[in-house]
Amino acid sequence: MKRITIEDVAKRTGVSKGTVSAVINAKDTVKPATRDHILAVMKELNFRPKGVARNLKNGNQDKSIGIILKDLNYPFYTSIASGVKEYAINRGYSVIVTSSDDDHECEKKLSHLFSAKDIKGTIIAPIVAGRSEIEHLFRLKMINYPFVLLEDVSGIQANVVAIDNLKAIKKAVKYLIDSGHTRIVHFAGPLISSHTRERIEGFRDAFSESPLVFNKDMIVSIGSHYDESFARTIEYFKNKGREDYPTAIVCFNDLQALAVMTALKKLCIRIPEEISIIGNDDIYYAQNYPVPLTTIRAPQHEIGKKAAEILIRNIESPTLLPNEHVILETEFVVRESTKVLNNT
Amino acid sequence: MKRITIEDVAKRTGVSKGTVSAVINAKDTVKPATRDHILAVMKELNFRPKGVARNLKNGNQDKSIGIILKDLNYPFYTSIASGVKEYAINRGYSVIVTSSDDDHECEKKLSHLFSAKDIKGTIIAPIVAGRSEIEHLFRLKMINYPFVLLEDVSGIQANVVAIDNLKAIKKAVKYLIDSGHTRIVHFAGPLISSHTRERIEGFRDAFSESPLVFNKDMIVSIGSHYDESFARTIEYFKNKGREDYPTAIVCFNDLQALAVMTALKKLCIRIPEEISIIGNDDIYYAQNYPVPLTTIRAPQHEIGKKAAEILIRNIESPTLLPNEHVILETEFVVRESTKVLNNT
DNA sequence: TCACGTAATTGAAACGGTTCAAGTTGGATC
DNA sequence: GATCCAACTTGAACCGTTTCAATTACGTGA
Repeated sequence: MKRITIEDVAKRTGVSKGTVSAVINAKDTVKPATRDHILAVMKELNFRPKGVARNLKNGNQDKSIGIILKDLNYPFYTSIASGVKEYAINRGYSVIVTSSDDDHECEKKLSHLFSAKDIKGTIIAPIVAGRSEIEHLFRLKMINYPFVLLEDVSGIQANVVAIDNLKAIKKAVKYLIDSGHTRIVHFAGPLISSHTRERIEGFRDAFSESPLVFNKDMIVSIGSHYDESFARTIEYFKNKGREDYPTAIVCFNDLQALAVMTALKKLCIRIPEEISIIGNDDIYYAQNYPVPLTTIRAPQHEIGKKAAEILIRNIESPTLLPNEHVILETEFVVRESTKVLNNT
Repeated sequence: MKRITIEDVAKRTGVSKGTVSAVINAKDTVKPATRDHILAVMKELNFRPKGVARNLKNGNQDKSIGIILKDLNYPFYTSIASGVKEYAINRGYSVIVTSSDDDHECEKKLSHLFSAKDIKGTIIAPIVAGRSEIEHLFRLKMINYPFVLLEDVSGIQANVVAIDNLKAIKKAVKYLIDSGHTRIVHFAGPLISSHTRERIEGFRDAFSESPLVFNKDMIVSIGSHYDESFARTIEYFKNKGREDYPTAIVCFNDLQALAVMTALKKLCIRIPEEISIIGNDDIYYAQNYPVPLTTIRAPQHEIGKKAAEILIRNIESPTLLPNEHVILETEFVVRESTKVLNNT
C-alpha cells in the first residue's frame, strides 16, 4: 500500500503541490474556495504530511533532548527528569522522556529512535547487564551523537553523571555500627542492576574498617518491586527465630524499604524499636512513610541538571568535546526509622 | 554557520558520498583503511548524520507514539503511561512520554514537536485554560494527525478517554453523608484545572439529593502541590475554632491529601477520629500513607490501555475513523482515613 | 475592449541522506 | 603481461516536502 503524499492531494484537487503546501501551512494566499476543497480532499484521502520531508527542507530547527530512564513509576527517576527539565527549558529545549523498563532491547530501540528522529541528544540511565551489549552506545559515538550516561559503564568512554553508591552505603553502615548495631543485613536489589552490585560491595567494605566481620548471609536477595520485596521479606522472617532477627536492615532503595516496612508491620515487628530500617535514594514520599524513613539521599535534581548541562554543551559545540565524568555526593538523612542502641 | 553534511566528509576524505554512507551504516563493503580514514574525518568535523534525510529516503519505518502528561512526578500520570506502554509495546510501538507541567505553551510546543517528528500519534492530557487556546488541536486535526485526549475539551471533536469526575465525587460525598458526617468540606485544586471545576461541581451536586445544604464556604481553595497544600491547610485551621472544624474533608487528589494529612498531624488533629479524609485517584502510595487513605480510584492502567488502543487503531487505519468517546468508571475504596459516625 | 494591478497559482530547485547498477582497482593465475 | 574475479568505489536518481520567482487569472476603470 503506497503512502499518500502531497502530490496525491494536489492531483486529486487539480492544483499544484505548492498550493497544497500553502494550505497545510495556513498561509493566507490561498483562495478560500480552493482551500476548502483541498482540506476536504486531505480528509478524504486521510493525508498526513510527513514531518520528515518538511524538516529536511527546512533544516530541522527544533531543540529537543531525550531521557531514557529505567522506570517511570519510581519517583527517583522522575525527579531526575525534573532536574533535566529545569535546566533544559531555560535553554529553550523540549525534553522527552522514556523508560526502558529495565529491558535492554528497549533501551537500544529507544536510543536508536531518538537519534533517528534527530532529537539532539540523550541522557541515558543505562542497563548494564554484562560487559557486552553496549554496541548501541558505540554506534551513538560513531555518529557523534551527544549523550550522557547516568551510570558508569565499563568498556566505553562517555560523559557520565553518577553518584558514589559505594561510599554512600559505607557511610550508612558505619552509622549503624557506630550506633551500636551488631546484626546488620543488606536487602539487595535485582542482580541485573549495577546499583545492586555496587551497593553490596559498599556494604561489605564497611565492615573492613569495623570490629564486626562480614559474612555472606548478611546479603539477602529481596528485589526491588514492591510485591516481590514484600513477599520475600515475609519469607525471610518466617524462617528465623526472633533472637536471630537483624537489628538493622539496609535496603536497596526506598520502594523496597516501603515494602519491607509494610511486611514488618504485618509481622508485628516494630520500627525502629526492634529493627532499624535504612532506605536509599530519598524519594519524595520517604519522609511521609508510616515511619519517616532514614535514607541516603541522592541529589536527584542535581543529577538531572548536571547531565542536562553537559549534554547541551555537547550538542551546541561545533567540535567534539572531551568526555566529562562527574560524581555527585550523597547525603545521609536520619529520620525516625533508625534507632541508636548505645545511647550514653 | 553551515551544517556539516555527508558531502563535506566525502570531499575531505576524497571519496564519494556513497562510501561515507556505507561506513555510517556499518556495511562491510568498505576497505578497512578507507573506513578508518572516513571515521577519523567524521570525528574531526564532528559530523552528525541527519536522521531526517535518512528517514525521508527510507520511508520512516519506526512505530512510535507519544504521551503528553501534565506532571511526571505525580504517580497518577505515570500509571497511565504504564497502561499505554503495556498495550503499545505488544503492538510493536515505542512510547515516549513528556510532561507539559501544566503549561499551555509547553503542551503546544510538544504536540507540534511530536507531529513534526512523525511520532505516529499522541495521547494528550490537555490543559484546558479556557475555551480558547485549542488551535494546536485544530492544527493536528487538519493534518489528520491521530490523537486521543484524556479529558473532554469543549469546542473540539476528538477521541476522548476520561473518567466521570462528577459522579465519582458525588459517590464519595454521599458515603460521608450516609456515614453521619455533617460538616463536610472540599479542598479544591488549582483553578486552571478542569478536574478542579468538575470536582467542585460534583461536590455541590451531592447535596442536592441529601438533607444537608450546600454553601460555598464548603469549598476551600488549597491547591495541589504538596508545600502549597500543606501551608494552606495549616492556615485554614489556624483561623477556626475547634468546634467549627469539619468532620470530613474531600481532597482534590491523593498528593494534596498527603499534605493535608501531614498538616493535621502537625496540628495534632487525629485522622479519622476527629476528621475523616478522602483522597482522589488512588495513587500507588496511598495505601501506605501514615493512615491508609480512603480514596476514589481512577482506573489509571485502564485509561492508558484504552487510549493506546484507540490511538493505534487510528494510526493504522487508512481512512479517517469517527471519534470515540469513552468514560471509565471509578471505584470508591474505603481504607482507614474515614470514620463512620452513626454506627448502629 | 484594453491596460493594469492585485490575487492566486505554478513548478523546478533544494534539503541530505541511501541505494544500487555500473565502473574501477588490484592481486592472483597462467 | 593478459585475463579474470572479487573487492571496492562511484554517482545519479530518489524520498516528500517547502520555497519563491515567474506566471496566470481576474476585476476594475478608462
